[in-house]
Formats: sequence, structure tokens, C-alpha cells
Amino acid sequence: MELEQKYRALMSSAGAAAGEMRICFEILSLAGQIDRACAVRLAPYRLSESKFLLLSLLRDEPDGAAPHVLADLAGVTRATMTGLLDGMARDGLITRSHDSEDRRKMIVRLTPAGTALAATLGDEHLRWISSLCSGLGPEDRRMLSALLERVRQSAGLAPDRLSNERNSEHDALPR
Amino acid sequence: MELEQKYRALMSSAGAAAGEMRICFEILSLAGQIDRACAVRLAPYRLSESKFLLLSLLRDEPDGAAPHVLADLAGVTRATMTGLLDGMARDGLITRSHDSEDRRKMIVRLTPAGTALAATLGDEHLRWISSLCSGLGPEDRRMLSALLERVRQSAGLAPDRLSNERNSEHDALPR
DNA sequence: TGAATTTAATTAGGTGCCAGATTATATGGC
DNA sequence: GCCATATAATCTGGCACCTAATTAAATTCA
Repeated sequence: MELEQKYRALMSSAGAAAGEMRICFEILSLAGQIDRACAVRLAPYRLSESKFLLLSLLRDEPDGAAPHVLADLAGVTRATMTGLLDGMARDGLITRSHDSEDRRKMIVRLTPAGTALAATLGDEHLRWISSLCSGLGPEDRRMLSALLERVRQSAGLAPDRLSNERNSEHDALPR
Repeated sequence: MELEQKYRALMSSAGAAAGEMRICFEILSLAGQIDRACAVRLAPYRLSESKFLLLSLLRDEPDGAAPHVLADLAGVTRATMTGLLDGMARDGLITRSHDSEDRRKMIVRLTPAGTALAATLGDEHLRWISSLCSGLGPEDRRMLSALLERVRQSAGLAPDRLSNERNSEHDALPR
């Protein structure tokens, strides 16, 4: 497994401990390669990974959604969401309108162009993602998943937690 | 294995194909968690991952190195390297001086403060990286490595290639 | 020699991400 | 009713990345 240049450099400068790091860098390099491939695929549509997610999210919300809800679903801050929405509005994929009930709120909706793009691209891109690991059978996946989980455990990694929401007790985020 | 919020959202919106994507998102989530943990560790020293690499690279070059060489080793563009060096110079970790032979070139060197930080932090941080996968034995690593390689193969991912260097035939980068 | 090319570094402009500050609106006591 | 507080969205400023354009210096070669 070919490592990204930065990890090759780090290993060169690490000497003896280099061998033990390698597997960790393999995980990071593979993830980087996937991210980059994804970005290259979406670039012709002027979409980033986050914007694609937003498009998918909005496709499932014909009545629109508020920016802070989208931010929570996408796992980014509200400030970041403002930026993403600015870009998508500029590109004609979404509109923002004021909520008539609560004038602090905005309602984000897909434009016809956004709806069309979501329809065209949505399933195709999701299929591409599914295909990434198509080389593995069910048993391989179970094994890979178990190994990754063991790495996560032994690394003592805490789940993310954005500083966005104060400390909502009952944040049942995933829809 | 807990997925990052964005991947949970994407799976919700994916329906049937969700199961097949999961393993892919597990890889990406683990990598994200490692990157974030790394950033948190380095933040108190005002270092990013890239700046840490730069510190390590310069520790091995007592006579200094030119920005374009560092950019190639770190796997970033020269423009990005300019920015990283600006930050490290501002923080007093490096100095830039003109090459007396070739006045286009700069020579980047660690300051005493930079040298001290590299000495303190260098091995400690590399040990932390090594420790991330310490939960796996040699056989586990071989298996994980093989599985990752199969994902890379089946995903048809090309190695990165930065647009930095025209098309250098013989780029034997890794030192 | 001197023009064309190459190379080094930087600048300019853009994206995606963050934290923290700001502005507008809503809501919950009193 | 009115103030304190909470919430929604945005703005400001910063970082790390990129591409493309610029500037300066060296090299090549006619």
C-alpha cells in the first residue's frame, strides 16, 4: 500500500519506530485517496463532499429545512453551513426564504436546478461510494470492521463533538 | 465503530445501498478521528500536522533546506509551503535566509527555539503515532494491511500527484 | 551578448473548516 | 409589559489547502 508523501517523509525521519507507524499511515493514506477521488468526481458539478451531502439532505426535505438543522445533520458548525449555503445559492442550487412563523429562521429549499442535479447525481454517486469496497466479501468486511474498531479502541479516540450545540441532552441527530 | 455525523446522514439518505457503504465510512471516520486527535495534541504548540512534519524534516537538515525541497517532501504545493513557513517564522521556529550562490533560493533553518521544540516534541509525538495501532499484533497488522490494499485496488484509486512539478521523470522524492 | 526559457518564491483569489463576536428575534419569568 | 436569556443566522478573522499569476534570478542557446 503506497503511502502519501507526507507519511513517507515522516517515516524516514522516524528511524526505528517507523515500522509500527506504517499501518496507521496506511489507513490515513487510503482515506486521503478516497477523499481526493471523491472531490475529483464532484468537482465538475461545482460540488464538494459537504455540498453533495447537503443536496442529498435537501432532496429528502421537500418542505425545506433550517440552516441549523442542516448544520447538525452535516456535522459542521452553523458558520460553515452559512458558507456552504452561500456557495450553493450563488450556483443556483438552493434558495433561502424567511420562515413566516419565526423570523430568525431561514428555510432552505432546492431550486429546480438543485432538484435536477440531486436526481441525476444522487444515486449515481452513492453507487460509486458503495462500489469502493466492492472488492471485499461479507466476511472480509466483518474482519476489516473488527480490526478498525480495535484500532479505535486501542488509540483511545473520543467521538468528535462539535462545539456547536451547547450541551443538548437529547440530540438524536441521525434523522 | 461509530461513524462521523456526515456519514450517518449520508447513509440515512441512501436507503438500500447503505449497508455496502458502511465499511467505507468506517475507514474514513477512523482516519478523521485520528487526524482530529493529532491536531488536538499539536495545537498547544501552535503546530499543525504539516508544521510538525516540517519541524521533523528540518531537524534532520542542520544546514537548512530550500522551500521547494520541503514542499516536495511534505507533499504540498510551494504556495502552501510559503504559508506554513510564514506561520513558523512568525512563531519564531524558523528563519529564512537568502542562498548566496543562487539568489532565487531561500534557505530555511530551525531557530534555537525550533530546535528545542523539535527535540522535545519530535520523538514523543512519533511515539504517540506508533502507539495508535499498538492494539494490533504483527499478524493483525498484516491482515489489516492486506484488506486495505484490496480496498485500494478494487476502488481503482490512483496515487495522488500534485500539480506542483511539471512532469519530472525521475522524482525520487522520499529522501 | 541578449532573448527565450526555466526555476524559485511569492502573491492573489478561492474553498472549507473552525472559534468567537454580533445582530435580530423569540420566550420565560416577574 | 419588560428585561434576561436563549436561539438563529451571520460576520470576522484565522488556518491549511489549492490553482493561477507574478516577480526575480539563473540558464540556455542562437
